[in-house]
Amino acid sequence: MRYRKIPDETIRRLPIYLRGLLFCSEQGRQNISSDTLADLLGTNAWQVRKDFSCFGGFGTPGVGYAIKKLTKEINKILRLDVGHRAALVGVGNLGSAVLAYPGFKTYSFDIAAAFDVDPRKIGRKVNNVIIEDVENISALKKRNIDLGIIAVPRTAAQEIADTLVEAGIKGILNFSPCYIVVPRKVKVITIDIAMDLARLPYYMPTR
Amino acid sequence: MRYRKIPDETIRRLPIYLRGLLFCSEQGRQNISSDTLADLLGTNAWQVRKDFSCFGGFGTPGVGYAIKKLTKEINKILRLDVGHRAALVGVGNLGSAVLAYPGFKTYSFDIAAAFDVDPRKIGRKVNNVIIEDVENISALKKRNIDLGIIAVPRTAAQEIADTLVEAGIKGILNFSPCYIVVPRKVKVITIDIAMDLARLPYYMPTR
DNA sequence: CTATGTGAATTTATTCACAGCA
DNA sequence: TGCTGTGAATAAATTCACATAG
Repeated sequence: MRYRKIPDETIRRLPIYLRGLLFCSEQGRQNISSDTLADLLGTNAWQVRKDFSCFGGFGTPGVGYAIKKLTKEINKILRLDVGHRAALVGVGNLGSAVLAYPGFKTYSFDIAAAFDVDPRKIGRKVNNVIIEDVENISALKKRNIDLGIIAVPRTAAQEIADTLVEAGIKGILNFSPCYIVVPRKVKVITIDIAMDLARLPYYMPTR
Repeated sequence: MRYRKIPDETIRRLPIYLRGLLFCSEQGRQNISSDTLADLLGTNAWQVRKDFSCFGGFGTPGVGYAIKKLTKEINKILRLDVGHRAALVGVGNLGSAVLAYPGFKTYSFDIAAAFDVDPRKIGRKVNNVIIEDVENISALKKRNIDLGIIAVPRTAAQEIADTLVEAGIKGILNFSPCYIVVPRKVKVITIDIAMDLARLPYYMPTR
């Protein structure tokens, strides 16, 4: 099937819908209306319908959307239908948390390798993954890993990114609070936890 | 000074600018041009100028922006000029990482209290904060804490949020992958790590 | 009669182009 | 000459209103 161009903002919301659909599915539901789904996720019905209409035809008027079919479709669009294997670099506080985070498997991600510089950590097993020397990052493509997660101090982030790209990675999730330069063909998404916190006070009422 | 209405998207970017300005400041610079700042952060010059023009008059043509003055101004807009004290709920993997995360003090945040349900954790000291019983969340206002960080399992998130609101919190940073209902006057920002990861494959080239 | 799907209207954000200041 | 500040032009996203299908 050929889709019409899907807006970036819609793509950004698709994982949220996936979360809601999964929840409904767990409750044993077959169908859900745009209204109910919107309430569940904190959006509104017409936003949901507009988003879904991009890859149209999954809703039945009077009934709602077929949860199973829709879930499958969104997964396909986001390319989550094939599993993904990720390499984590930096097994510090944040890295360990990421390694243990249960949310990844919701989207069929598997952290298949972990790297660190600290000799005391190398060789240890955390969450069924043996920590390897950061010097040995190479040929990740051969290991069927196409995705990197950076959880190292800011000063090391760019260097690690370069190494990952060299090793054949196609996408990077970056937890370091800095902008990373990569070739055009590689996609980087940066999560800076403190940055989200930083705009919270702006929206908080002054007493 | 009265500002013109600042767009939401601009507010979202202000912490990023702050990050760049801090970096320049550390390098001993006094001024920076929109061009240089944009390169540093991965944006473009006109976006930077447009954003800064909302609370105008900080740039000098031919020279650039006065780093110190501009930093101070952005901090004031985001209400980061007064320090903020936060209460963390849930000292598991993610919670511990948050507690240890150095990025918060960049924006003068201080995690002043931590709560958990696990009796084995209660009473222990992590990063200079003594973990308290989650049952004792109350009167945070009196302790001068106006901000909550939720890092508990999804099923407990809404309940904890209610408790925090009850205790006088004005803003919540939510790490649980779910939508949280709060009174209008409370602001919630949700960070779901897996969700950002989930849209990475979409942007990755297919081999 | 309920709930989808989508053109049209509105609002918001980005990009451009250039006047004007140091 | 170099860089800011901003109105105008463009692009994008949200909201609405309603025709249409089960």
